[in-house]
Amino acid sequence: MKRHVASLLAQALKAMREAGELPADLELPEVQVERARDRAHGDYAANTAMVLAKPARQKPRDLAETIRSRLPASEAIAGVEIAGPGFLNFTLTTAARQESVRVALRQGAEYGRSDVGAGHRVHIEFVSANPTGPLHVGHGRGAAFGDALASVLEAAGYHVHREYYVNDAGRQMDILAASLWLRYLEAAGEPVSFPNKGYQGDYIVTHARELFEADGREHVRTAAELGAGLPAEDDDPEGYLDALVARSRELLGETAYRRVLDFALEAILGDIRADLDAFGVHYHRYFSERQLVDQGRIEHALERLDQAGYTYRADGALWFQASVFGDDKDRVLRRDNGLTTYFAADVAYHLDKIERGFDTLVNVWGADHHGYVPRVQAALKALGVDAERLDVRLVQFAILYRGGEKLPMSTRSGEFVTLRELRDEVGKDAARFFYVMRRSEQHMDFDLDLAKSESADNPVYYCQYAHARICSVFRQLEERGLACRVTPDEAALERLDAEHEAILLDLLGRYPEVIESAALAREPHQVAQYLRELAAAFHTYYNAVPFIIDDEALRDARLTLVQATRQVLANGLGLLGVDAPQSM
RNA sequence: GCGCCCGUAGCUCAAUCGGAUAGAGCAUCGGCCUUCUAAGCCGAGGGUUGCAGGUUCGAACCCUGCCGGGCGCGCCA
Repeated sequence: MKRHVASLLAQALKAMREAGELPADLELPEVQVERARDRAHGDYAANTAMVLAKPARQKPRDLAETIRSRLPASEAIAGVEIAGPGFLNFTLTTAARQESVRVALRQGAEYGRSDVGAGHRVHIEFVSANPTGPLHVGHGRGAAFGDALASVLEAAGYHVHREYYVNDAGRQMDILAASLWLRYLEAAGEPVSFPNKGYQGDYIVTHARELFEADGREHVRTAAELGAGLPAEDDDPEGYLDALVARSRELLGETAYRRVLDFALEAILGDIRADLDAFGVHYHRYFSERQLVDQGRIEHALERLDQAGYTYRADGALWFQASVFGDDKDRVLRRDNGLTTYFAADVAYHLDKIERGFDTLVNVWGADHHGYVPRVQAALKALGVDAERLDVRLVQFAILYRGGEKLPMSTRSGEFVTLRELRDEVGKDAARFFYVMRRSEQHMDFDLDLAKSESADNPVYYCQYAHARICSVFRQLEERGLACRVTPDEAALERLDAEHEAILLDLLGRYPEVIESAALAREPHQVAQYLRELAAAFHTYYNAVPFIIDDEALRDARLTLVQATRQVLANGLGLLGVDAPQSM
C-alpha cells in the first residue's frame, strides 16, 4: 500500500513536469511516503511538496495543491488533504483498510513476507565466540540480535545463511588442550599444579573427567616428568604457559596431544551448540578456522593479496598495505616466526565467503571489535571486492547488574554469568525479547535481579499474553458451543467502525512494512517495538469491547479481526525467536 | 593523546532518510474484575532531547567546539 501511494505520487510529478508545472530539467526526487504518526493525519503522509518547493521555486502549499490535482484516481484512496506546512495526507477507504485482515488470514504464517530481498544471498556471521569455554551472557545479545536479524532478512525475501566462525586454531587451542590435560592428570591422582593463566573454569574439570572415563590412564604422565626444568611461573606467566604447552606436547606425542585437543574442542563446542540450540539459535554451519588453515585457504588469500600488489616484507614479517585502503596503519599477515596472524585467517575467511558466492556479508560483532573493521574492509577492497558488500553490525555490550551492582563477565576471572544461567534465571523468551528490543548500537543495562523479580512486567509477556488471550477467546467460544461461522472474505468487516478497531486494522496493515523496514535498516528491534504496540492495541480493544456477543454478524467480524491479530503476533514473535503460547 | 559508539522523563528505552503536539514501560498518585485470562485496562503528574553555537521552511537526528560514559589503538586471538 505504501508503494501504491508512492507510485501515485511519482505519476503525478511526472505529469506535472510534462505539463510544464515543474521545470523540465528538474530531477524528480525519490518520493518519500511514511505512515502518518497521528491518526488525524490520515493513513499515509508525503512531504514531497516541501522537498520540491525550493528547486521548483514555488510555495509548498501551492505545489501540494497542484500535486493533488494531478494524482491519478485510486480505488484505495478515499481522500487527500493538505496540512501543516505542505504535507499531503492520504486517507484510505475503509475497504482498503480492511483488506489487511483478509490478507493476513489468507497468508497465515506467510503474512509479512515480501520479496524486497529478491533472493539476494546474504551470509550472516554472529556470536563466533572462542571455543575455550561456555557462552557467557555477553554473547547473548549478539546471538539474539543476529538470529532475529537473519529471520527478518529471510522474511523480507533474502536467501540467508547463518554461520558461526569457530576459532579453533592458534595458541588458545594449545592452552585449552594443556588445561584439560592437567585436569585429567588431577583426575588420575597426579599432584600437578594448575597455572594461573590456564583456563580455570569448572567445565574444564568436568570434561577432563570425561576424557579420563573414555580413555582411562592412557595419557597419564607423572607430575615430576611434567615439571622438570620448567621456568618459574611467577617471573613470566605467559612464558611458563608456553613452556607447559610444549612439554605437554612432547610428553604426549603428537597423536595423543591431538586426541586431547580435539576432545577438549569437541566437548566445549558441544556445550556452545547446546546452549545456542536451547536459546533457539540454529546455524547452517559451524565454520572451522583450522580447516581454513589445513585446506591452504590462508596461503590462497595471501597469494591473492600479493598478486594484487598490496603486500611487502619488513622486519622479517609479511605486511598488508591496509593504510592504502583507509586503515590507520599497515597490518602483519605473517609474523617473523613464520606463523600467520589471526588477521590473515580472517582475510581468508572473508575471501572464502565471497568465493562461496554470497552477495552480502553481514558480520555481527561485539563493539570491542570496532577497531578491527577498517582492516577487514581494506583487505576486501584490495582483493577487488566492493566494500559495500561487507556490512558489520556492531553490537554494544549489555552491562550486567545484579542487585544494582555492576557485574564483570570476563572468562578469565572465573566469575561470570553464563548464557545458560541467564536462561535458567529469566527464561529464553524474556532474555531474547529483552536483548532485541533495543537498537543494537545503544548501550544497554541488564539487571538480572530486576529481570527475574519483575519477570511478569517484562514486555515479552505483554505480547505473549495478548496472544494467549486471543486463543482463550476461541476456547471460550467453543465451550459455549459457538464458532466463527464465516470465512475472512465473507466477514462483515465494514461493521468494524469503532476507533479501537480502526487502530488495530491500521496496525495489521503495517506489519509487512515493518518487516521490510527492519530488514533494510538491519534493525530487528523495530519488530519488537511494533509487537508491543500491536499487543497494546489489542489489550485496549479487549477491555473496551466484548467479542462473544449475540449479534452474529458483528461477532464474526470481531472474531475475524482478532484472529488476524493473533496471526500477526505469532508471526512477529516467531521472527524474534519467542514462543507464542496458547495459554498463560 | 588519537579513533569509533553513546548521552532523550526519577530509572530502562522508542521516536519510520530532517517532518506535524518528542512517545512507551517501570516507579508515583487516582480509578476498573457480577460477561471472553487483572501477566490486563482507563486517567494524572513528570522534558531547555548533556551544554554552546551553526546549517534550513523545519533539528533529538546534520556540522563545529566543549562536558560526561563505554570501547579500541599488539608481529595476541
